[in-house]
Amino acid sequence: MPEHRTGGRQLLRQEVTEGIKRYILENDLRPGDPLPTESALCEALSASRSSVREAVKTLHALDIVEVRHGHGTYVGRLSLAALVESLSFRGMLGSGDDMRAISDLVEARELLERSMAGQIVAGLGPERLDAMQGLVEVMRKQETRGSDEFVDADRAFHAHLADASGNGLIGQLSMAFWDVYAVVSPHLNVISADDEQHTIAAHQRIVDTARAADIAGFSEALTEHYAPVRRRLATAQQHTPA
Amino acid sequence: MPEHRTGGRQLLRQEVTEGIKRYILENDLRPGDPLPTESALCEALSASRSSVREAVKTLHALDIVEVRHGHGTYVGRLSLAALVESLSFRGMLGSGDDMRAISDLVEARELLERSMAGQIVAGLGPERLDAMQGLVEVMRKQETRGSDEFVDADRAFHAHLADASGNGLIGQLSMAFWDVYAVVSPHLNVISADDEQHTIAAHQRIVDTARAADIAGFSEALTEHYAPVRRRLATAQQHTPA
DNA sequence: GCAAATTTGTCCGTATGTATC
DNA sequence: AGATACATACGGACAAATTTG
Repeated sequence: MPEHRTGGRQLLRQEVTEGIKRYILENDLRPGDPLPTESALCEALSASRSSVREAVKTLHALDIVEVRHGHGTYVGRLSLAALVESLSFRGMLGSGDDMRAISDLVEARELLERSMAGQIVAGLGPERLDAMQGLVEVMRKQETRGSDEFVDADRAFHAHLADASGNGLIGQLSMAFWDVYAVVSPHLNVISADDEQHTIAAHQRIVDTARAADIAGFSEALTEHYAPVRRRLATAQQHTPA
Repeated sequence: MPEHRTGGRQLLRQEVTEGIKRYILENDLRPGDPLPTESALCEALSASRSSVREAVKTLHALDIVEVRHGHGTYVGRLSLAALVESLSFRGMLGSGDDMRAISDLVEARELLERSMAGQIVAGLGPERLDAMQGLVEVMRKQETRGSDEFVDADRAFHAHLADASGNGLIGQLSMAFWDVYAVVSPHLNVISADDEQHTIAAHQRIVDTARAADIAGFSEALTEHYAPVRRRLATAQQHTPA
């Protein structure tokens, strides 16, 4: 017959969650460091395996904890994966009638990159610029519409911008938005016009202006880059008012 | 004797998680709408209570699902609560040696508000400005250092700015960062100098410049508002290099 | 390559706390 | 107050994945 808590008023699962977080903080663990096994956590926190597992799943969703089947539990990478999941679902839920969620997302992405223009241009060294130029070549080489290599190159390109911003959080936010858009955009009822050529040209201009340390031009190139996306979202918004 | 899946290779819990999300999407449910009971989900997704519960806990961490004990399960509010949790823990973990995480956070917060200065000033109507002025009065009235009313007023003040930005995502991001800073800052080894007077003056200037539709002054007022925070973080960074 | 040990994944049955009617 | 419906929690058993000898 289970005892069940009589003194603890807070939900036990919540206490276990806090207990695991406290364990990481008090032992100053870092991403990748191993955590006690489920059984050990059950004993240490005096909870059943179910409660511990549910707490671990909560922390896993936040990327505070990482679980490897048959191996163990470890400190997570503390990424913004939860934000991507959350915003992606929000975008999917709202993509039917209104796409304000996506519009806001694209606007936020452009704003982050544009407002960091100065730091990004300053932080882009020659080697990074060469790598970005190489990515533009990759995009040019691919004639295939909607190829995986094309989108991969696009993501890598913007990852360079994010890294060069000098602010890790802003860079991760920017890339999180990229990931959300990649998940949601295929489900939108927007005509994916063949503006890959436009995208390539915009990316080329971004590289050129950055190499010339032309911050104003860099900023304009970003605006030009996002213009077709915003235009498509705006027209789609009007076509489905109800 | 449990059958266990033989065909499905993906983790069952993951499939259940996707199944619940798909249920919400296909039925076009909105925040607050009820979901099937755990037992019903078990049957519909052919999984045990354990798997369903762990999946629900994952979705609860992302605020995709909300659970009321003894009542039922509902669609969540899709807030950025997960981001706040994630960033708060990141800040707590790094607050010891380096506080780059917090510095980046404060910088991001200032950047969001400053880069939306134009839209915010345009979106702040007279009624909203009066409410903000009232909040400044509240801060003035409170002599108590570190009073709850003071911080509540500060949060409400910035919530007005966030709402006026016109971009829901950016506003929620800004407030999420506020919440993270409120959680982490008490654990920092920074001397919380008595700059409440400075904060009040800065907020007053924000209201005044907004009322005068002085965007440049508004932007400067924001810089002035965040200056002492950045200064304290910078000095604390130097005092604990190792 | 095999087998044992370790660890997480899944299932079941049962008892308890909570909210509604 | 009683009845019902639901989430919370416990404990044990077996399955699957990974590492190690």
